[in-house]
Amino acid sequence: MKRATIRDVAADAGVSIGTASKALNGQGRLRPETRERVAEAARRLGFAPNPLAQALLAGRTYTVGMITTDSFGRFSIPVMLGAEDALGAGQMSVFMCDTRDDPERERRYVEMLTARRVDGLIVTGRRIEPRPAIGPRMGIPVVYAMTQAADSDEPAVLPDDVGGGQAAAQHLLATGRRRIAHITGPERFLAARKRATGLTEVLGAAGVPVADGGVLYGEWSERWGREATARLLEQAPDTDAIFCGSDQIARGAGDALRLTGRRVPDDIALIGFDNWDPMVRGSDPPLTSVDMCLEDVGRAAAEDLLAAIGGEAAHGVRTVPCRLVVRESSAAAGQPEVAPVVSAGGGADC
Amino acid sequence: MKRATIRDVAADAGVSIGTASKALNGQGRLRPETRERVAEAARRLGFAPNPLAQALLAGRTYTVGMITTDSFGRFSIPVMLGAEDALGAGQMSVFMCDTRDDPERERRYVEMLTARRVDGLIVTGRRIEPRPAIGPRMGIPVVYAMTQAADSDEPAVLPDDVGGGQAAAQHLLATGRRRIAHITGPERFLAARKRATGLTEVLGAAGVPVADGGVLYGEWSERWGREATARLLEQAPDTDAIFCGSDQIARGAGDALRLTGRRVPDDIALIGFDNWDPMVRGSDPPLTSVDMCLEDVGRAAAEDLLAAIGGEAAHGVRTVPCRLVVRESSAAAGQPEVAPVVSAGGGADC
DNA sequence: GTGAAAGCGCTAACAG
DNA sequence: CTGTTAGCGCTTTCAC
Repeated sequence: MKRATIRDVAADAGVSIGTASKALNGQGRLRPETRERVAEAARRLGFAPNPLAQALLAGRTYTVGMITTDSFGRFSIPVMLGAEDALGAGQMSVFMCDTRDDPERERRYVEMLTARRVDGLIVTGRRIEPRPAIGPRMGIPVVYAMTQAADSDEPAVLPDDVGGGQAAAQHLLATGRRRIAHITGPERFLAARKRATGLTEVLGAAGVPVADGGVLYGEWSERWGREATARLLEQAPDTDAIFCGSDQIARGAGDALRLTGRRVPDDIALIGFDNWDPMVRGSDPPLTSVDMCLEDVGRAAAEDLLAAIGGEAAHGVRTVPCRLVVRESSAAAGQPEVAPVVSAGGGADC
Repeated sequence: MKRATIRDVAADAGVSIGTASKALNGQGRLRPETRERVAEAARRLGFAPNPLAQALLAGRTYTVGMITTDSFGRFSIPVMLGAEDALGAGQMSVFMCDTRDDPERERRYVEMLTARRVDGLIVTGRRIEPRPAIGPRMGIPVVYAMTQAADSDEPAVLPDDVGGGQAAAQHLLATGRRRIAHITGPERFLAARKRATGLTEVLGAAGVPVADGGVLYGEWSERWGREATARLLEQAPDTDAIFCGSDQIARGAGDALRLTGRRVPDDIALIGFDNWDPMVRGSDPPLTSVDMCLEDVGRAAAEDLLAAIGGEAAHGVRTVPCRLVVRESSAAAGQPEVAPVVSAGGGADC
């Protein structure tokens, strides 16, 4: 079961070990016939170079470390998936590390990864607020995805939450809604504030102020969606659309609407955020939602990292567009038929 | 930023390179004073041995490959998390590979992992049905987790779906339910059949047959939960408990019950499967559910792999107990207060 | 054109 | 007790 080494190939081809190496790597000046003979031997023996030996010599391992603080939660998963995909295309293998949000574990992982001579690091998270930088001076490129480093100009890739809020607002306006409320997560979440900003910007520009009570900050839970909606309907019974900061909130809102006899979308349109499959499809009716295209975020981060490894370091925060996925819950009143998917932000699928 | 090598340490301590190696690894006969001097030098220089060099020599890399066919979905994630945790404790690093259920990608990943000389492989999936073996003769240990290989005696670790069904049944009987229905996923899913088996076994032994219509196989969706429940209530209006094969089905069932005016748990008890956090906590009332303890599954797989790498290969399928998490949706009728968590299957938390 | 030799960082025999 | 030597598998000068 032992793998063939270059020595075996050389012997088989009747050349020296150095010649075999050159032949296999297309280096130096060799007779075409010799190259062919070596290639043939390699093929026959199923030879593949040992990356460990190559790495030892080259000081480059073609591996990267992926660190998540998020136990591969709902947000970091797609990011890592996209990143892994993009890196795999570049022949890089990925060490996965789950810090469980423990700085000590993180320290140990970073230590281990640098010891293993990874070519770079991707750090992902579940929240976009700045976090302590990982290095600070690592000696290798670091890219943050779905999180960013405080006091650092290391590159970060984030979803465009403002744009997501804008897209939702534009869609609601376009479908004739005018009394639009916003129920979202805790105000201390940057993402919640950015989505609210996007919404109010667009509504403001259209001369349609956010409905009474302004933005309802609370929690990311279904329960909060139910509570806030009940409260909202008391204060502003003429509300005709609710944009929710998460799909879970939207689920709760939908339940509360049903309890008060409101029909979705006929009486009130409902939009969620995250486009989280089990939530949006499980909803009745299926839920319109903003997709953050997290795989794209991961892919972009991977591309930045590959560029940085190649010597072209990026800097600062880069943002990836969101995409509005329209389903029945936001059909224009009296017009329940809707094309199943509409995208905003110019992206194809993501 | 270059790391210190053993050569630097040796020079700093004024000994030869070989002596330094021995001192650092506690080999051979050395004067304690020399050992100390070398250790001190290593500490000062922040020396850490280069794993690549060690691996090249030892033929052992202290890395393992983790392959998922599931794009790190809801089921494989916790499995991988548990495995990564257990492996990390043994100082093994993990290469992560997402095959996206594409055999060609899988082939390439396996090729790459063996080229990188991983010490072993963990293969995870989303379904417990047997899949084509990965090898077949790999030369390195392979353990399957949350999936198993057809025509192979390579070890596999699976959740105890039968036991999960039993636990649900016992709980329902203990809380006084007697007209118990079961709504679950497609019959072609082994997991669905095993859960049903566990339920019917226990009910049969207690002389309480499954309610009219037997087991309702369908889909894993909320929609099916709604449909099946509506149908069930027509045929067997005196049903007093529904055990669902997934939390999503249970969500749908809950919605349907609410529509017909049934109260949960007073009129009908509801139990789900998966203990999927956003689903069970978002439910109103919170949903009793069977937890497959997938992290334990992953951990067990990692332990088996470490044992196999150490020369003590396991064989065949090993099963990890499920755990019933009791919440309000299954309180005994007329007794809505319940201890928040009760476990079945003997496990502590998982 | 091709081979011999040096060396990446480390460990394990063997001398001394 | 400690130093020297010989590699692990590969690439890369440098002679011939």
